[in-house]
Amino acid sequence: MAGRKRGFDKEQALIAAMDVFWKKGFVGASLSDLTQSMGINKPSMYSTFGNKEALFVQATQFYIERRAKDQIQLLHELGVPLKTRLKNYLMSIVAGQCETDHPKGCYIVLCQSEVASGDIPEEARTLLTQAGEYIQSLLTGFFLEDPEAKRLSLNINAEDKAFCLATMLRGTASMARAEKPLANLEYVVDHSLKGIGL
Amino acid sequence: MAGRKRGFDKEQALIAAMDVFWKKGFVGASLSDLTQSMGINKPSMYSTFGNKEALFVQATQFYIERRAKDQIQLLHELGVPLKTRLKNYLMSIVAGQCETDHPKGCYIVLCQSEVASGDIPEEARTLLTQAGEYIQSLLTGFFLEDPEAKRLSLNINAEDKAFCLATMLRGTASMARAEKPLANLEYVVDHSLKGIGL
DNA sequence: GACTTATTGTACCGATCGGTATAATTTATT
DNA sequence: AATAAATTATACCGATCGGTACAATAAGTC
Repeated sequence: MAGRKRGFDKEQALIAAMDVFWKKGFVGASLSDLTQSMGINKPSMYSTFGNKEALFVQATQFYIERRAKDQIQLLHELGVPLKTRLKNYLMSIVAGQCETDHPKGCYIVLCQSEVASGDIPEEARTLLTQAGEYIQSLLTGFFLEDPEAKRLSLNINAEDKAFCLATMLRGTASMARAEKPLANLEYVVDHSLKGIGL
Repeated sequence: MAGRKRGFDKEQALIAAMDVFWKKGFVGASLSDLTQSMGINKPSMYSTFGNKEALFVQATQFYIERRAKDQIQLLHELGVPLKTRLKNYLMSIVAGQCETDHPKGCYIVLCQSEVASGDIPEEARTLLTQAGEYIQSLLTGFFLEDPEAKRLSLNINAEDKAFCLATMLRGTASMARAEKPLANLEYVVDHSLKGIGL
């Protein structure tokens, strides 16, 4: 209907909030941190996003949509050998963990580690748990269904192999957050591929 | 000299504090959390340990001494093949990440992830950074100096191979914290050993 | 027993936490 | 122009944060 126009861009503010959660986690990010980085004040945040948890849920969903799902296509590029497709996919994730225009590491890995603290509200907790399963289930499906994967027998113990790679990616996320360079992490990716027979 | 006797066991209180930091991290652990679990009140904590940061430093050093250093002997057991020794060592760490008598995951991995938040005081920060390098440098030395390691050419790119295993262990720590069972993590250990040629 | 020293429980400090009431301001509708 | 609806800024709420002052208590020394 009517009313004063919002003086800020909602998505831009959400990205700013995402970066704060990415840097400090859910518990560690204070409303002062958040609203200051978003460039708005508290009532604007509450009327636009609800409360801290709702803001976190929306920031997390935004992270998943923007960061996780764009890279899937690298797994299915035509005319590219499976090993190359898989490495491109994994390295695009690892490269994202090392980028300097946002906090290092993985948003999900960081925030999911807070779940065990018991200080995460329920809705956020289930979202984080579900997001933490994402890469493993994606890779499991890939190993089970990709024609070349079947030819390479990757469909055998597909879930375990996917779990290996997902675990490795959590390790690189932790290493990236500790400022380890991308070149070292690429070495890890190569050897983890070797570990599952590629 | 003289004075009233302390009514609690210092080491026992330190272990309780360690478990709280292990569960909640440095920032997330409040003095109420800490003193309640330690079974003492705030003045006792301050007079015994100094302040929150000093308590954290002592808890972290205790964690390193008690948790990390006891397992080294598994690497050097006589008459055991290198691959077995290495797997025993890695699995003893992973098993510790899954134990149920304390928080899941790795104390160091959890708390070091807070360093990037900028809310960790300097002394604690340098201690965590240094502790985070521990396993990698230990394994590097092992690959460079163990006779059987040389025979297996593990001394070539020893640092990179050690980095692979250290990264894998951070991944298992994250997975253990997310309640993944030990059996799955053993599969990851096996494949990471295969990845470095064992 | 008097005195000194250390630990204990309670009650408090200023600052910050997540969240909100209120009123001024800006817009669309009539 | 008048009105209704939405956003803004300020100032505040009770609760908790890390940390401490203070008085009572319990021990060793003389």
